[in-house]
Amino acid sequence: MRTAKHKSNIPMTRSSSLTFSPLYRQIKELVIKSLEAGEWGPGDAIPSEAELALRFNVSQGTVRKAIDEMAAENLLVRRQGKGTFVATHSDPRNFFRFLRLMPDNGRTQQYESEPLSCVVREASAEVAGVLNIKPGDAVVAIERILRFDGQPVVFDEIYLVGELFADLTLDRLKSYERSLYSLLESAFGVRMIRAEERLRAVAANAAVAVHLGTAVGHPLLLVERVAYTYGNKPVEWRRGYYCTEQHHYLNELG
Amino acid sequence: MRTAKHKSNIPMTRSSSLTFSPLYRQIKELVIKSLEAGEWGPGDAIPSEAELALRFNVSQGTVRKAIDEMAAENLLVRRQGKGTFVATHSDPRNFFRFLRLMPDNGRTQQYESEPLSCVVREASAEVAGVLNIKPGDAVVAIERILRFDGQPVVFDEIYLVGELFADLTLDRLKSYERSLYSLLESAFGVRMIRAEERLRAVAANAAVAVHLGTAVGHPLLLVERVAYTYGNKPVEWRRGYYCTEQHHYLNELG
DNA sequence: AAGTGGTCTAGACCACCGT
DNA sequence: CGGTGGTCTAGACCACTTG
Repeated sequence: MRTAKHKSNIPMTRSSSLTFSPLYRQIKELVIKSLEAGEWGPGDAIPSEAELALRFNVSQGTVRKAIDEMAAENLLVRRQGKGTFVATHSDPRNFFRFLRLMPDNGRTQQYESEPLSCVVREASAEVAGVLNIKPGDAVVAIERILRFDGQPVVFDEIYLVGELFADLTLDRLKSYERSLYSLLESAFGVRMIRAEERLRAVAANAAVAVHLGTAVGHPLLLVERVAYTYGNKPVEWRRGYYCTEQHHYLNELG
Repeated sequence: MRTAKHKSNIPMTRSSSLTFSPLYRQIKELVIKSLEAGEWGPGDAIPSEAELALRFNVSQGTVRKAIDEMAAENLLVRRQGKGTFVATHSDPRNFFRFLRLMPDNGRTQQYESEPLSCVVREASAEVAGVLNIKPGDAVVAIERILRFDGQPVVFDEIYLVGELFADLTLDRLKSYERSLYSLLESAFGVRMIRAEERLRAVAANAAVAVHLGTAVGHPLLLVERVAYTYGNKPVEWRRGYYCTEQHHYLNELG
């Protein structure tokens, strides 16, 4: 047994008001560090609250508050009686968290992804700026179509940081059953935490019109997304063209 | 002093698993009832945690958890050392909570609202369905333009439940300095709690093109919104046409 | 029955705000 | 200084899941 003078392993710098952060937030950061390090993989159970309280030498209530915040941020999932689990993009509950497209009439619909290409390329200045890398650095460029009920509805151009995903191939995309983020998380250990989307209305150009089977000039919803992993590190930029004839982008304003 | 057998005023039906709701959630509902009843108006301070704990005969921690949830839902705002306050649309922090339009380059920009018309009308079947009223019931129909830096960027058609807002006039809209929701909350006591937006890309028709100064057929972002007040009651439906030449709709995916 | 998360309490103390 | 929200603790008990 350790004989500590202080109750907690963590120095309590309560008075230094500039960098003060409460105990539960320090615990949270430690747990996030463990997630980043892969101590527990997606879908795994993390140690119980009591066990974490012992490990960090704090009360269970403090651990609880840390986990509360992480559950609210979709990093962890609580299941009463079972434990607390690392969130995963394989979970069906997360399928529509990053794809807000819904059919105008009727229920949540399944879609099929059709990857068209997947090549390593040098980052343009624009892509590099968004992904916080240098122009000319490697990026993985993907083109794909999403079909709802057989009809093409979305055309995506996706750019992934090359350093992390260089081994990705078209075959691998085609043979994978689940979502792209699910693949990136399970095959590359990189989990998408949050994203920003910027939406505009544009007219279809010739290339996109062919992919979506619409007329050139047809109004399309342009959705540009930057996705971030732990530590607010941008790892994906994508540009999606949504045909909103029979679908719409649904957003909840809390 | 009351001499209660039970610790709390509220019956603890912990075993009836069908309708079980924890104490803090029951407290939360009571506080929401007080908000609906107008016991404390927008911007007012509600009683302290200790006072509420006394009133409801529960511990401060339980009150705290109830208020935590309400703060997370933007119903209340906590301010350390000062108290807990009823959220208000007059608060600048809420200006961009319901208008997600941002200029492409540069910082959050002020906009001016130009109301064009405000008339009481019979609800169409479409509007009535969304607002959960009967076709033919009264609605207040508003048209307006939002200008950023003098340029028209948004054209809105707004429909409000007539029962609540029948006294609204064009003059009142024109003379009011702040946001529409701010007016509805202060003048009619109806607070918008949350909203759903459905986004599509459409081609500008002649009427809208004139208002926005664009060509007919120009791609526009169509934003349809249903806004709800307490108890998930829909009270507003609006259809906004956004010109996204120099602006975009920003959405955070948590 | 044992182990997990979920609720509730009582009390101590800290950080912040106003007077 | 007193009052407010914010943090932390220790312990009790409840609800859910699994064996």
